[in-house]
Amino acid sequence: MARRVKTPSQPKSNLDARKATILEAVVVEHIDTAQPVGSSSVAHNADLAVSPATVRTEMVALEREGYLAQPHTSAGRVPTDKGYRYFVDHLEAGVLEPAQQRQIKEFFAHVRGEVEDVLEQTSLLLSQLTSYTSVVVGSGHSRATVLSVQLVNLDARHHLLVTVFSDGTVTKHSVLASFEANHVEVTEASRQLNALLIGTTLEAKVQVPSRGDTVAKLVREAVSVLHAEMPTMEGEQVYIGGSAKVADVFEGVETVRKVLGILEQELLVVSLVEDILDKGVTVAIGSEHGFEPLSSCAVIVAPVSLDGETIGAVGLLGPTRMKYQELMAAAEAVSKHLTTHFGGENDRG
Amino acid sequence: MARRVKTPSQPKSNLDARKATILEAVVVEHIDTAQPVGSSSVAHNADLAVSPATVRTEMVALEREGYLAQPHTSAGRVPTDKGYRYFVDHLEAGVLEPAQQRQIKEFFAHVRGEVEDVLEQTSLLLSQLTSYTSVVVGSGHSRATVLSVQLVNLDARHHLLVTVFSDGTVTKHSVLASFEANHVEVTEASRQLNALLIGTTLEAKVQVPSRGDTVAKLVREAVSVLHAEMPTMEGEQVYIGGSAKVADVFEGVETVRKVLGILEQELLVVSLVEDILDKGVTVAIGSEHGFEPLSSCAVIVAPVSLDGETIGAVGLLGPTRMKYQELMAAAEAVSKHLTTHFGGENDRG
DNA sequence: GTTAGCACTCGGTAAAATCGAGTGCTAACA
DNA sequence: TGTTAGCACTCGATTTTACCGAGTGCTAAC
Repeated sequence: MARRVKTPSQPKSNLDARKATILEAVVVEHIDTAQPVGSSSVAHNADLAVSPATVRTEMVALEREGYLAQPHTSAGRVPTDKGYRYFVDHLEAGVLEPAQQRQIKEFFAHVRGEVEDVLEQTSLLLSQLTSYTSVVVGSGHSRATVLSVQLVNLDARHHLLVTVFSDGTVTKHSVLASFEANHVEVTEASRQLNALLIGTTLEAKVQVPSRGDTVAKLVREAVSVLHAEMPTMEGEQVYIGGSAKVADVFEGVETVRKVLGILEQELLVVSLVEDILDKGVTVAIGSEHGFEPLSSCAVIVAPVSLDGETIGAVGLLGPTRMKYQELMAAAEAVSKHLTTHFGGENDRG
Repeated sequence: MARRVKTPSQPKSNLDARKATILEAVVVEHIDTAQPVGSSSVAHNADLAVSPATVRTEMVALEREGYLAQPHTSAGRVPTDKGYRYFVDHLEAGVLEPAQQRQIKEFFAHVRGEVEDVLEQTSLLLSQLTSYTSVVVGSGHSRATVLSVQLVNLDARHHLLVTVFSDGTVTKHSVLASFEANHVEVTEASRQLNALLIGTTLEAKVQVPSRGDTVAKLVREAVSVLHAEMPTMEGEQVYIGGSAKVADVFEGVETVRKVLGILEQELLVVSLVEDILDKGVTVAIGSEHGFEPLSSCAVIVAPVSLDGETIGAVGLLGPTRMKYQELMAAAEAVSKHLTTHFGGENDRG
């Protein structure tokens, strides 16, 4: 649990101090209890020196302005997306529990292995840390240059094109030729491909030989296969941690089904996260992200950058009624560590 | 939906014809309705020319022998794991709906791309076809030989070892050296690694140079990194399709949570599937597979083989109360297609 | 061995009763 | 004018009660 830092009402927006305090109290309690919040408990908890009756008057106003809603007459109030938004916007940065900080430090001190593995493990860390479902996105390597290409022949017509990029990613592509090629020709094609592609990005056009011999045909084939992947934006990696948590944090089988369905479509998840990143936001609440099936969800994202450029993001997914402060702190901390992890990698041995 | 082939009672086991028919009727109806099944509906549906009272007497016997259970007095009967087992053992092979057959044919006629992609897509196909969660396992490449190795240097101390195996898999491993190496040395190391490793399996011991120069040290480092992966049995691939279906086919949030939790641990899933395969079985019901958290699940598996050797499997996961005949037919069909897909691959262009 | 008849069980569902948190309003108050 | 105590009222949630009926086990007759 993150300790909640006392938030002195700071009316950046159109709410006066008291309304803000009341709204905050409603949000906090509702996040805690999942129940509609009544005027008396607000009057009691928030240290306003006013009676429930006064709070009620204010709540009517807050409801009229769209920050709160009433599930039905004679029930307490529940925050709307707008209410959560206000709350989040006026939230002070949370501080992680020492135990959590330690766990993160520990983790990054010991992770080893390929980028992919690190990202995957990170998603597990994050979900374990928060008990929510986590999403870790790696933004692919459109800017990376080719370090090495190699054509390996499996049999006479079936070859494998293995490409290594400057960011450490490796791709493989089958190259099925309509003609046979012997070992020498494949080796030669491999050599030419290296000469041709090393240092280029996948976006760059390269001059392929137009000759009709086997080697040239192989080279052309390989280049076209390699460049064909571009539009699909392959290289986008998604790692989802703790999808089982969905069943815990969401209520209602229907919601669980929907959310799981979304998580399955990894492309959707990537674009969701990237949309949010593009907006420069760190939290998308309910309808804000425009995905109807996720309208009861909130998503927290934190970018991971390298050399000032965003190369990925970590995220957390939960019901709108989630522990924003704690989770934002966790996401932020992990993304920071990830950033330095990758940033510092080159310097180390 | 698979058409249910009429199963004439064939008492392979200790049940007489009538008991078998009754058991079958109970199982079929319970699978269909999820409700306890009473004597009268059995007497009615199964074309036994006997009265409910007689059926009741038999049901008491079946219960005593452990094939049926009663949720509570004065409720109908429900099959036990043993009951399902009997049912499945005496099930005739189902026939897929033409529409499903077509969909499978269609799919395999059009899939393209790397083995990994095909397996992943297959898992989606299976889950879409059946509306259950599917599991596709590829058994790694312990028997595959090295076709090519290449050491690529990212910077002075940080290299990437890219290995291509005869089964078309490609692995990459970071090699962090404690010393610097220049381009020429890396290239030479690469050449030596090729000479050393091509044609070997990862299980084979190789003679590494014991000299102390940079190249030799690089070679030793690379070989050890490569062989270090062995114990983890990397290369095992798991693709899970339709995990969202879990929320549909299982009832009870708690069960859903448990099952999702299991599915997250891919290693567990692999060993589950391989256990079942080892036993030479195609269905594991309830407690049969020994995983307590999956005690309310049944798993159907069908092996995928190449050159007579099992190289993977497809599976389906659902509640014990699942449509065995249809799902077994689907799993079988897909595994067959997958087998021929990979088997025939070498022959095509 | 089979079956009709019958008393009995007991979970599920629906109707009724009750509870109480919370509201909105009003009138008095500082 | 803003605040508050008082109060009648609402309405979902919970509990209680009643009841139904599917299904059983048993027994006696066929």
